[in-house]
Order: sequence, then C-alpha cells, then structure tokens
Amino acid sequence: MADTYWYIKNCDLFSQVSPEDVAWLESRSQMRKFKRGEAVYLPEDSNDDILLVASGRVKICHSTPEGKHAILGFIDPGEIFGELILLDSNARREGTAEAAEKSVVIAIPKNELLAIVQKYPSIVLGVTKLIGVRRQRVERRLRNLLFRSNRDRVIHLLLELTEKYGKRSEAGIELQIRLSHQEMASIIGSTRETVTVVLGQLQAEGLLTIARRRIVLLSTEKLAKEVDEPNPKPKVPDHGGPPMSVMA
Amino acid sequence: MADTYWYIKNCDLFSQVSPEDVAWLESRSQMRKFKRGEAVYLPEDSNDDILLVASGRVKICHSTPEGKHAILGFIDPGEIFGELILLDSNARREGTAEAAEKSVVIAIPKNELLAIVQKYPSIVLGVTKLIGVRRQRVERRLRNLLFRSNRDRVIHLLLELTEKYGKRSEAGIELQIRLSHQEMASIIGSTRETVTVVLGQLQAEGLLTIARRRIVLLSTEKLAKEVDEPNPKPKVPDHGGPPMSVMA
DNA sequence: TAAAAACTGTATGTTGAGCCACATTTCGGA
DNA sequence: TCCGAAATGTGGCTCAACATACAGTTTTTA
Repeated sequence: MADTYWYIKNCDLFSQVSPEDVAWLESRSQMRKFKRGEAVYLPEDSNDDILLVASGRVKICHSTPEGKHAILGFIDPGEIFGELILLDSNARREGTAEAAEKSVVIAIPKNELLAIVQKYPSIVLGVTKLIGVRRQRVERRLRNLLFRSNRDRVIHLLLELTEKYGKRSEAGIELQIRLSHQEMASIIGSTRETVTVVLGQLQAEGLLTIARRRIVLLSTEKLAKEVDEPNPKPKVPDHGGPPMSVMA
Repeated sequence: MADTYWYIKNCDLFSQVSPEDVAWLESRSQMRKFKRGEAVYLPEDSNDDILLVASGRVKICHSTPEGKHAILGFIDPGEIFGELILLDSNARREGTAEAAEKSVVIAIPKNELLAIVQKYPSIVLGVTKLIGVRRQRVERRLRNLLFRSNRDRVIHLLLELTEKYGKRSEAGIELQIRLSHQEMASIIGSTRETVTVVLGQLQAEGLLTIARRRIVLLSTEKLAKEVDEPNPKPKVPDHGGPPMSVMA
C-alpha cells in the first residue's frame, strides 16, 4: 500500500513524524475501501486497529435491538477514530462505525502505532486533546438533549454544521454536507418526521432554503439568536474548492 | 498546608511521584473547604487550577438560565476534576462544580502540575485514560437518554450506583450514597415527581426498599434483566468500613 | 435511462412525561 | 429537642413529540 503515505501524512497528529517512520507505519497498515452504508467496525469486533479516514466520511453510530439509531458524530478525512482502544488493552468498541459515503479508511495496528508514539511523545498529547475535544462535544450534545426542545436542537445542529461545513455563497451560507432528515434526527435524538416539520417551519419563516437537498442558511444571526448562542463563522472559505482534506 | 501531602499521595494519578515532588506540589497548592451546596467553581471562573477532592464529594453540574439543572457526575475523594484545562490554555470551564456534602478540595496550579508532568510522563497517560473513561461515561449517559424510557433510566442509574456505592447487607444491596429524588432526576434528565413515582413502583414491585432515604436493592438480577444489562457487582465489600478514600 | 430504493411532506391519533398544586413526612441546624 | 426548611407522595391537566400511514418526489444503481 505504497500510496497511503500521503494519507497518514495528512493527519495532523502525525505531522511531526519523519517520512521514514511514516513509511514504516504505512507498510504495516491496511487500506480498506467501503461503500456508502457499509460497516467499518461492529461492537463485537475485537479489532486492534486505530482507524484513519483517508477519503469519504465515516459516521459513529449506536443502535438498539429495536432499531433505534443514533449518530454520535462524523469523521472527516484526516481524522482518526476508534482511538479509545489505545488506552485500554481489553477495551471493546462501543457502537458501530459505518461509511457515510464511499470511503477509504487506513487501519493502523495499535501496537505499531504505540511503537511510533514512544518515539514521538507529542502524539500522546495530540491524542489526549482529541479525546478531550470529543468529550466536550458529547457533553454539549448531552446538554442540548437535556435542556432544549426539538426545534432548538435542529437549529443548534444547523449552526454546528455551519462551523464545519458552512460555505458562504450569494444567497447565504450553504452547508457542504448532505444529510437526510433521518440522519439529522439520529444526531439530535429525534424522529424523521419531526425534523421534516421543523425544517419546513424554518423555511416558511424565511430562515433558510432547501433546494435539491442542499441547505442554505439565510440568517445565521436570527437562528443563533433564537437559541441564544454566539453567531458561528463558516469555516469553508468562499473562494471555492472543496476542503483541503478532500484533495488527497 | 502541610497536611495535603496525604491527600495528593492518595490520588492514584500521583502514586509514582516522589515524596519530595509531592511535597513541592503540595506547597504550591491550596486547600479549600466547602459546605454542602457551595460552589467550587463557576463557568466564568478563569481558574487555572486542577482540583482534587480530599474528602467529601463534589458534583459537576450544568444549569440553564431558566433554572433547569443537570448533574454530569460525582467526584469522590482521591479523584481529580477540572482536568480538561490541562489540555487547552485558553479553555474555560463548562458548567459548575458544587460540593455535594461538606468537602475539602485541593487546588493544584496548572503550571506547577505541568512541571511535574514533565518529570513523570506516566501521569499524562493516566490523565488521558481518565478523560477517556469519562468520555465513555458521558456517551453511555447519552445513549440512555436517547434510547430508554424514564423508568429504565432510573433502573439504570440504580445499577450504576451499585457498582460504585453498593454494599452487600442482610436484606440486599444497600447504596452507600444518599441522593434526593431531585438529584436523581438531574442525573437521568427527568423530573423530581417522575423519579418519586418510579421508585414507588419499583418498591411496590418488590424490587427494592427505601427506608430513611437509604435504598436497598432486593434483586439486582431482576432489575438488570429489565433493562437488559449484565448484573453488576457491588464494589464496597461487606466486611464493613467506608471506602478507603474516606479514611484520609 | 428506467426501475428500484431512499427520501420527503403531511395528517391524525396516542402517550409519556412535564408542569402545577398541595398535603405530608423527614431532615438538619440552633 | 424543636422548628423551619427540604424532601416526598399523589393527582390532574396539558402538550410536545412519537407512531403510524400513505402519497409524492428525488436519488441511486443496474
């Protein structure tokens, strides 16, 4: 798998690692391709790999036997997931990961990664920060679920997506990610129908427009005001082009 | 503050640290006492300390302006909290911490702690694990909130408390922690009245008894079966005595 | 490009659990 | 030990959100 070099190098976490070590790590890693909807790992997997998204997008999910479904988060290119098994040797994965679209994932064996970590202690700090950031994200999600109405959670989600996927366009801020109502519902802990209705309301109120499954926010100020949050800035610049990570 | 030595030494995280370094760290730390209900920190605090519970118990909370209240977790003696500010220099604390009972808290200045960490890299790993464990805990909480009914969440809470505070007694397993219905409600994201009702039901069903605000679980098997979880083992041994950390 | 699959829009009945109100019991501090 | 404050027990009302159902639309893929 000679080409994964660029993928691994693209991950911020490994920016300090020498090309030789990256090459070594890559030679021990596995590249896997997934179609949209395919499972990347299951809870019962005894997998000892840390996973890196090379292209596409992976979602971390939890489901119940009764068929309820929750999405914990998305992993974009250049980001790793399944990182918690670095901490605990007998850890099992909780939940599942599935490809949100056609994706390439690099599986880095835990033990070889630990060897590299020995040599580059800065990686530990990076991983710690990553885990911390994700913990804060989950806590925020929990707060929203506890304190906010269904409608507010939709608005909140839209604003959150703005920060990561918002791209300024003529009409307003367009979200560079396509989520079905069902997916949004699974993120905010609601139902498909409710999301449909709320989005319809917001559109009727002139706060956004939806065309061909693309959401354009017309006034993030008004939306932000409604849930009493600071107005987010879109991350994706307006001079075009997909986010860097997609280039790989 | 010559006596904090034992407190700091009591924290697993610092078990590797030499007595001299512990003494130095303690000399830079502050001991603070709190009455039940007092705030240990507020979100707006620009505090640069990591906090260690010496005795008592601290709860991590979030509240809304409208007066809703959620409890994220409890910190028992020997455990640290506020650890996320180690990761990000400009991090603010989210939420608040308040003493659940009369408590003594050691405030360790971030910078001095970082100096010690330099010398004992194992601490980083410990902190990382701590953050990871807490993240998993929040994720579990999130799942419960998303997937389970109010009743099941109460049961779940009881089983969770069993693992940390359960003590086997003649009648069954007694929880060595006293929580008001309001507090339980704040933990599971419900209301005081609902918790009252559910506990009443469970008592009527013969699954537990409540006497003088002490909960005794009569059949963890049945409870566990109802929420479809493995039957938890009580952590506190039956040969008496409070948990070690209280001895300090 | 056509058929199949997935997604969206809307309406209608149902219900879990929130909120309010108040009586009663228990606790904790002086 | 007593008293005020806090916690508990119960009932009733209300409503947000879920479940169900189905028609119409868009997207995917064969």
